[in-house]
Amino acid sequence: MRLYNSLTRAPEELPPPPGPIRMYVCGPTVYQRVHVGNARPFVLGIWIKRWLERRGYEVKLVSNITDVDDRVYEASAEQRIGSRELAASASEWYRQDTGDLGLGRPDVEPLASETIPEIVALVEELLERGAAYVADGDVYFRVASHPEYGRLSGARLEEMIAQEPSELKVDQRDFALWKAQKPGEDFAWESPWGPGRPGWHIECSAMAEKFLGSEFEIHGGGNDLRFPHHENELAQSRAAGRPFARLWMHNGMLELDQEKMAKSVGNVRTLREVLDVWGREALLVYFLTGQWRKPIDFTPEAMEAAAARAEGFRNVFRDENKPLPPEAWAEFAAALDDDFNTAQALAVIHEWTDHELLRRALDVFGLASLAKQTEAPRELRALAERRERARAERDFGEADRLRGEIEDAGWEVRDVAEGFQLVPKR
RNA sequence: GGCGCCGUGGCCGAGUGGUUAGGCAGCGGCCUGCAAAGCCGCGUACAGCGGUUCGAAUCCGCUCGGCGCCUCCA
Repeated sequence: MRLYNSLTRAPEELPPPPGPIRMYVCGPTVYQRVHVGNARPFVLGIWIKRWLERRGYEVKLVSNITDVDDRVYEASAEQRIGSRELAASASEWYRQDTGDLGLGRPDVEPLASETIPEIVALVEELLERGAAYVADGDVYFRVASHPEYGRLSGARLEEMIAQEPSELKVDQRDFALWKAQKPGEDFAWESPWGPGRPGWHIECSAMAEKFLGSEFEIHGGGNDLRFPHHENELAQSRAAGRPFARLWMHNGMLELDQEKMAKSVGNVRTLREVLDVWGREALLVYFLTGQWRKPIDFTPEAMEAAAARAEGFRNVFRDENKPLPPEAWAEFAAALDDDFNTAQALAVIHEWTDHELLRRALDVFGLASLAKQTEAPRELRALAERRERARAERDFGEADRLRGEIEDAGWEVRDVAEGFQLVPKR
């Protein structure tokens, strides 16, 4: 199994099974409902885990929920509710919406707010090592002290400009590890530097280490996190003497009208909305059709095509099962082993008529549900049987009327060799 | 300006030197009382220019165009 590593900019072979493979995927900052774009790293992380497990690996997947952040305070002030209250309900929305993808949960989903002691300890360690400094209740990471800074994003330190300008910073390129409580912020945690809360990046360093250890195999997240979030995360952990993540996976952005879908751009479709309109299967197939590293356009046409494709798989299970030699699996496996090329894998299984093999392949992506047949209600079966009799008597007017009635109930009649089939209409 | 990614047939999208990718849509046909599903066939694509090569969508160079990051963002 090989995966493209953003840090080395080359595909890399994973250690042989059983690993273990320890994986950390950056989850969202929660202060409103997540959008479809947020679902991509979530889905990708679980898919990779599922595939690696089928390859004989032992995998531990950790995905955080960042429930402490400037934006949480801002949003809570606007909505005139407590920041902790907002964070709690937004976390719950996130769990519900991603839960409805039907892929299960990561092994651990830590909250930043429950990792404060570890965060404080890490910051103290960075201070002891001289990689950070205190300034009026804030703590900043000294970027220039870390020779590897810029390696992940490919940026040169000399060319970098301020991240969040502040008079308290020694160097404007430095970033906050801890922020002192500001007026209007309704909640803060105690720390050796006074009441406050963690900066944006430190929580991931602390949570990854808490649940995976100081060194782990894979770190994932959206491409827009490469800088500054992941660069900063890497710098903090390395400066604190941790080897940290070895392979970085950055998934491509979802685009809407040729532009990245992001809360900051304002062109978002919530996951909830997409799930309600198109359903989880179409969404998952849609993700499958694009290469995980490349951006994909989110359009009704693309979702329609994905839904049609999902229906195509359902039809295979409605047809006769024609077993294939087990070797067919190797071709599917080869596609996924090659940097998780799902578009290629999809092309391979498209030809498959073997129910069991196809179900197994779809199950990797949480799509085994496509193999399930839904039984039509008794009264519709009765109508279909009446239609059969009408057809036998060549009373096609009556037969078509009955078909119309069945269609009005949302089902489609298909005449097959053995009689008829009732299939729910898309 | 810096760093990085990418341009494949109507749309999506595989493919790192020579053989039909695949899907969706469309058209023709088989099947059907008519349909649906399925099956068969069709469209002869690789941004442009130049180079390397017996041979390039695939390698090199240039040009044009798009996108991301460099500030919050999955």
